[in-house]
This record gives sequence, structure tokens and C-alpha cells, in this order.
Amino acid sequence: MNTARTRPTLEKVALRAGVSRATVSRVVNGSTTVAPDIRDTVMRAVQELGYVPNHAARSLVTQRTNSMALVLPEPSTRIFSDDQFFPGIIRGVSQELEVAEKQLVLMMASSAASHDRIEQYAMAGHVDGVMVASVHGADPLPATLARMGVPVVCNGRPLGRSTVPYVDVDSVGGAATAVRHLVESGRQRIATIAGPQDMVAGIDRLAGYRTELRGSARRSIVAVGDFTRESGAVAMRQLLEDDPRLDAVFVASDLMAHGALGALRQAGRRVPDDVAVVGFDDIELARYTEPPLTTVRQPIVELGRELARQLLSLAAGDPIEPFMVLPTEMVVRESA
Amino acid sequence: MNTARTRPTLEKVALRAGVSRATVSRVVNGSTTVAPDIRDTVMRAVQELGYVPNHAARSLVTQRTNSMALVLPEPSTRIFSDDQFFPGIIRGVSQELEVAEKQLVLMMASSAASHDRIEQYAMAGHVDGVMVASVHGADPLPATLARMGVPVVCNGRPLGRSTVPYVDVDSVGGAATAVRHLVESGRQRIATIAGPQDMVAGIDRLAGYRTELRGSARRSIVAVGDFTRESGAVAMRQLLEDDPRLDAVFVASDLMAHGALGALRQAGRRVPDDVAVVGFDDIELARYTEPPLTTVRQPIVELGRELARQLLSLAAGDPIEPFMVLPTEMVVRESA
DNA sequence: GCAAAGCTGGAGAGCGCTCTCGCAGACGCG
DNA sequence: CGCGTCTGCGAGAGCGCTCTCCAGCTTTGC
Repeated sequence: MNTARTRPTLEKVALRAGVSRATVSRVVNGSTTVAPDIRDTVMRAVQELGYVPNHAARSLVTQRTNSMALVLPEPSTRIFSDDQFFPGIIRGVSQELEVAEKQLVLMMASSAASHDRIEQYAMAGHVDGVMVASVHGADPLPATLARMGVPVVCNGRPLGRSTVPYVDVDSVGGAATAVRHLVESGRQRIATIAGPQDMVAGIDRLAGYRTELRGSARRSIVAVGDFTRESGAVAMRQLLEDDPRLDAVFVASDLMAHGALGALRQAGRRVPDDVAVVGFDDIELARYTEPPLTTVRQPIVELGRELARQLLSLAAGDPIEPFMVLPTEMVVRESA
Repeated sequence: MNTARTRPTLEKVALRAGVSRATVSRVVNGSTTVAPDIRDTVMRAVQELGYVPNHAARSLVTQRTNSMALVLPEPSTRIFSDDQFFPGIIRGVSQELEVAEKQLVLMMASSAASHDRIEQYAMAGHVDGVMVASVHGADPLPATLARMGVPVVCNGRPLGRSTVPYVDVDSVGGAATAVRHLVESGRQRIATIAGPQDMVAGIDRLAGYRTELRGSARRSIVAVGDFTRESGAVAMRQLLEDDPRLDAVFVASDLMAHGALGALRQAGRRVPDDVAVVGFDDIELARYTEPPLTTVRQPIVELGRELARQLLSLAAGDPIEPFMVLPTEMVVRESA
């Protein structure tokens, strides 16, 4: 075990093993055209010197870096709130990258200015591809990168027409299922607390609600929140004022549903007796609310994994499914 | 705007600007010894060609990569639960790295095997330094890396003697303050739900409880959880069985406190009338429990920032405060 | 007015690696 | 036994950049 400072190079290993640099390189990279005994000698030398190939030198010639970037929008209300969305994505992505032996570079897109930074970064050949977990669907970044020749995959259908491949969750279907559940359990006045209408998730969940409701001859009662608890509580109060006789709410996120639950309690409504509540996301907390929340689960970790898988294929030049939609699943607990 | 494929090199820019590679390099790296008019010419050429310096080539010669790794232990019960700890760290770290124009590489230490991976990675000169958010205080990784000459900073005091610099939060003091609050409000039988005793946070918070209690002639009543809600509920039931007359609990994490609150409610105890509850962490949720949770806030984002700051100094060769402890703060709500 | 000093810009080496090419030596076949 | 083929290894170029020289020029001091 040598004390770092000057790390051994290929040259050193070659010298020690009594072969050429090329042969060491072959062994290190697993080429088959090396005689077993020579291979062993080289391996031993590598071991003894504690040789680790220099990444910069390698990627200078191979033009690959073995790392992928994940871009997260920093000023999102979701990102570091406790809705577990981004941690879930990160987890899924990193699981999948680990098996592919790729590294994960995390980039926070804190401002419009950081778009330039990210672009530069990708262009500098720092990463082999980029995953954009864009929340504002109209983000120009993915398209820009794609145009530059950088492999890109988005999380969430982009707004506007765009040819950038994406992976999304079936929000529309999930919302529809939730509403259907309420209809089938006999609820008559079904309201919704929608998410922000500049995010695809917000838009789609509202669309699902509307579509399903339209088929059941009920009228829609809508309030809009921003996915936070506070906004859920505010929206719920609004809704109760708009229609005091409502008997169900489909809430576009569990966090907002948590807020709504509090507001309902304050208003003296019992859940689910007076008002049924269905959330969306199935975060940890949903199992521990009063009462436990019926909700629509979205496979967040799986979403992250798929995102990474798609990007890996794309970067490898393999054909990919350009638009992928993952199914959601209704989880019935006690609130509806 | 050229369509990627072959990205322009220094050479190309030099040719276009009619100067040498060296001069372009000087301009790009902001050297002052370039005449203003030449500088402008070069800048224009850079702009026109959309030149971005190749990272691999640059770091091959400079021996720096401008990125730092953050190692997170994957199989932790904390990491992707909703206690917001890791998201907070990530946020703080990335804020600080952004101003230093460094990139963040996230590494999940999913198994013992991945220690090798991480070591190799750091040795390959992939990053200029490593932050280890180790949960198990006895992790050998930080020391190993340090021995290899890689700049390392830990989050959380390591168990055992170790000279690796760390940044921690004043768990002992925070716990003591919480207990003092309970003593001063007249509580007589103060129990605790401790965290896992193989984690520094678990150990220190229990130590703070014990120390403070010892000074007040009360006896300690201890149950141990693992920082999850479930374990908090289980421990609370255990505690009620051990001493049905207890009138206060200091719980070593808000998540466990949430579980404990549920268990108390089930047991028919009113909070804070019958039993006062104080948590630790001050997660989002703490403001929304029934009743809102009195707790000890730890500055997680600040912790992340400090971690990054320390590492940046260390990597720059500047002297640093080897052991840094950040203050905690009592947040009084309604549960105690 | 001339030498010394200061600036600015260019030439060129070299960071550590991969990969193509070509050359030996082993082997098969007629 | 000679020739062609194949296999295994080494030589060497070059990836794109930085940085140390050094040359040529201007400025300054006496």
C-alpha cells in the first residue's frame, strides 16, 4: 500500500510486469488476446502497485466518461419537501446506473442562468447523457441539449411538441381511477384540488378528473393548489365555501390531501363519513394520516430506473421506446 | 449554431482567431497578460464556434476535476424515508458547490462491495474530494480515503478515534435542552425513545438525555427504536407498559415521535396534558402533527453547506477547523 | 542613446491512456 | 519442408488541453 501522492501509471505497471503499456491496457480492459500467464503477471503488478486507471486520460481518448447527469429543478416546491419525489427518482436512477457501472452527477438547475452552466457542462463532454427531471413542462433545456447531440431523456411529458424521449407516469389514468372509485362508492358531489397548471402532473391529474366526471353526469368543482400542504388546506376551505354539500374530494397530491384533511377536521367534517378524500402519490405519510389516506400510487423509484435505462440505451445507440408511460395503482385505505 | 458531432477544439478557435493555442487558452482561463483587442478577437471566435473546453483534456493536465463526491449510505432507514435528512444535506452541499463552480457526484454506498468501487473512483482522480455522510460511525471508508491522500470530510462524528475532519450537529446539547424543557415544565417521569445505538446520532441523543436527567434526580426510562415511525410506535407502547405513569417522552427523531403520538392516542393519553412529547429534527411534518410537535431543530441544510465548505478548503490546501459542531435549537409547539 | 527590464504571444512538450498497425513466432497444409 | 495464415504482443501516434520556456517587442532608467 503506497501512500498516494503520485499514483502509479500504466507505464509503471508495464515496467514492473516486463511488458508494454499496450498489453497492460489490454489486461485492464479485459481483452481476450492476452496469454494467461502474462495476464496473471500483469494483474499481480496492478495489485501490488495499487494501480487505478486515470479517468481523465481514458475518457480523453475514448470520448466516454461513464457518467450520466441528472438535472433537478431546485426552486421547485416539490424538490425538497417531504413528498419523496426526488429522493425516489434519485434512488431509482442510481440503482440502475450502478448495475451499468456508471456514475451519477447531480445538477441543480437553480435558475435560468444555470441552464447555461448545464449546457456547457454537457458539451464539455463531462457526461455521456442527461436526464432532466423537469417540472415546468415547457423547459427548453432538453431540446437544446438534444440538438447539441447530447443524449437526453426527460422525466414527465414535456409541454408543447417535442421529440425528446420521455418517461412518465399515467397521471390521467390514475386520476380517472380515483374519481371512478368515488363515483362507484356513491359520492355525488365530487370536488378536486388540482396541482399547479404549469406542471404536467398538475394538468394531467385535473384532466383525468374532468374526463371521468364528465362520463358520470356530475359537475366539476375545482380549486387549485401548488402541491404543498398549506395550499391543500386553503383550497379545501375554498371548496367547502363554494359547495358546502360536497361529499368527496380528489386531491392531486398526498401532501395537499394532508392539508385538506386538517381543514376538513377543523370544519367539523368527518372523513370518510361526510367527505371522502383520495390523494395522489402514495407517500410514506399517507399510511399515517387520520384516517389513513386512500390514494393513487405512482411508481417513483421505477420511474427513476426506467429513466436511467432509457438513457443508457440511447447513449449506447440502441433503439428505444421514445415515449413511455408507467401505470399507476389505486391504494384503498380508509379515507375513501 | 453548429450541430455538435465534432465539437470545436482549442486549435480550431486559435486558427479562426489567428493566434496560437496558448493564447486562446490564456483567454479562456482568464489570464491578464493578453492584449484587449486580441482577447476580444478570441472571445468572438469562441462564441462563433460555440467552443467549450474539453473537460477530460483539461483535467488530465491540471490534475483537478472540479467535482466533489458525496457518499450516501443507501440501505439506511433514513436515506429515503421522509425525514428529509439526505435531501437536506444534498441541497446544502449543492448550494455551496455551485458558488464554487464545482460539480456534485452522488455515490450510493449500497453494500460493502461498493466501498471498493468508491475507493477506486476517488483514486482514479475522478473527483477532487469526498464527503461521506456515514451513518454507521464505524465506517472505515473515510480513513481509507484519507490515507490515500484524498481530501475527505465526514458528516457526523466518526465512532472510534479518527483524525478525519468532520462536521456534526450538537445532538448531546439538543437532547439536553429538550429534557431540560420537560423538567422545567414540571414533568416528573421523563422517558426517552432512543435511536439505534450503532449510529452516532442515536448514541449522542441518548447521552444528552441521560446527562440532563442525572442532574435532576429523576430516573431514566429508555426504549430503543430505529428512527422509523413504526419503531416509535412500538417503543411508545413498550414504555407505557414499563411505566404507565410516565408524563413525558423525549423522542430521538420526529418520525419516531410521529409514531409515538399515534400510540399515545391509541392508548387514550392526551398530549400534552397527560404526556408531553418532544421530538428531534424538526422535519416539515412536525408542524402538522396532532398536536404540532415540539422538537429540536438541527440545521441540516447548513450542515451540508458546511460540509462542502470544509471540503473545498481542505482540497485547496487551506487550514480548516477539523471538528465542527453546529448548534441545535429548541422549537416549542404544542406537544410539550 | 543604449542596455536592462517588462510584456505579450508562440512553440512545444507532455499529462495517461487507447488503439491501430505491423512484426514476430506458432501452426497448418500441401 | 516451405509457404501462407493466424495469434499475441510492442511501437507509436495522438486525444485536447495547460504551462513552461523563450523570442521579439516596447518601455524605462541613467
